[in-house]
Amino acid sequence: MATPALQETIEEVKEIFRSYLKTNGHRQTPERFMVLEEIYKADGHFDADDMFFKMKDTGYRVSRATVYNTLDLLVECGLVQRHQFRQNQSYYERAYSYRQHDHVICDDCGAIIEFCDPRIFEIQSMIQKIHDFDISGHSLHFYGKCNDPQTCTRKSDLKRKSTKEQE
Amino acid sequence: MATPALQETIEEVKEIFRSYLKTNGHRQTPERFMVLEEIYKADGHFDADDMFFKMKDTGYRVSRATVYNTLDLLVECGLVQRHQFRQNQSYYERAYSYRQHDHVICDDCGAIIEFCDPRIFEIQSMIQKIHDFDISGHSLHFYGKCNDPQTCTRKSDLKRKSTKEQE
DNA sequence: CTGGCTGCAAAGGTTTTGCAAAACA
DNA sequence: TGTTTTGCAAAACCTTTGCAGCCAG
Repeated sequence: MATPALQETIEEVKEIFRSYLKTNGHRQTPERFMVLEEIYKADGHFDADDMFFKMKDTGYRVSRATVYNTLDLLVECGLVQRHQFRQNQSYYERAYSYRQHDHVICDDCGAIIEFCDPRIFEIQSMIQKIHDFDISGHSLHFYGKCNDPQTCTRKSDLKRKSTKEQE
Repeated sequence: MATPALQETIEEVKEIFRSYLKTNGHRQTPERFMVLEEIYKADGHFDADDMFFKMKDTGYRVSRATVYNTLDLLVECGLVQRHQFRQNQSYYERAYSYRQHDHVICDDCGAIIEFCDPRIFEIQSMIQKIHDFDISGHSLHFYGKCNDPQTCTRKSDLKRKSTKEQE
């Protein structure tokens, strides 16, 4: 698993975001920086609703609309990556100062393992040549069963998170 | 691009589906076989709504619920593959007697190119060994810009298909 | 100031569900 | 005949949008 970002990393990404916003004529609102900070303070994968509730917990409440808006901006400027692990829901993770990687997903418990293999890039450059295609990114997932008895008993991880509203 | 399946292929997949339904205690309804036939008569990628309207066109009308139900069964028995090319929508394609392949997707016009590279399977078996994970499948997409002036001018391909209801 | 941004709630698009009627086994 | 499955419509789910008010520049 990834380790949480250091304070200096947080300052770096804020600077990058600041610069991105300025260059593209977007405003630097406190909400946007709070979301960015929250993403880089923690670690791992999250969805928009996770972020909505995380923000709620900080006491600095933002609306879902702002969460979505900010995540879009962060994806656009490359500080956050968007993934489609399962159907019909986007997952996100921080992307700065964190190695490029892909994911192995357990169909039973939803556990996510990260890996990196340089052969992907070999394939990418081959495709690029053969098909005259400018490739800007990729997504590679392997699906299956993790044989981890500890993790894979908590199948509840895959359930709907409707309990989140309860707080 | 793929070529439409032959009549004999259609008979084969029907037989496979029949057997799957029987084995798993599902009923063999005409709706299910009509959907399967429609999938194998044509070629390429489609979403649930495409299939709903295709069925409508055949005169043998089925409900959306049945389309979704049948697609789930077909994915489960391996005759159809489900993809997440873009956010919030599943795409499908037939999977029998059709080579294993992955996809390159144009962000501008939505064009999809298929490719196959054996290195994916090398990566897969490596992951399998390292992480003690039983991998049952994968999904690999490359995203970028196709440099095809003919295709890439029809950007309308990516628009919402709200016009479909008009017929 | 003033146009972009926010929060809220309502709408949007895709998928799932509930229920009575139909139909497979 | 007894359950699945169907069709229909309503609900659920995630995401986007509309709008009045707010605030960064």
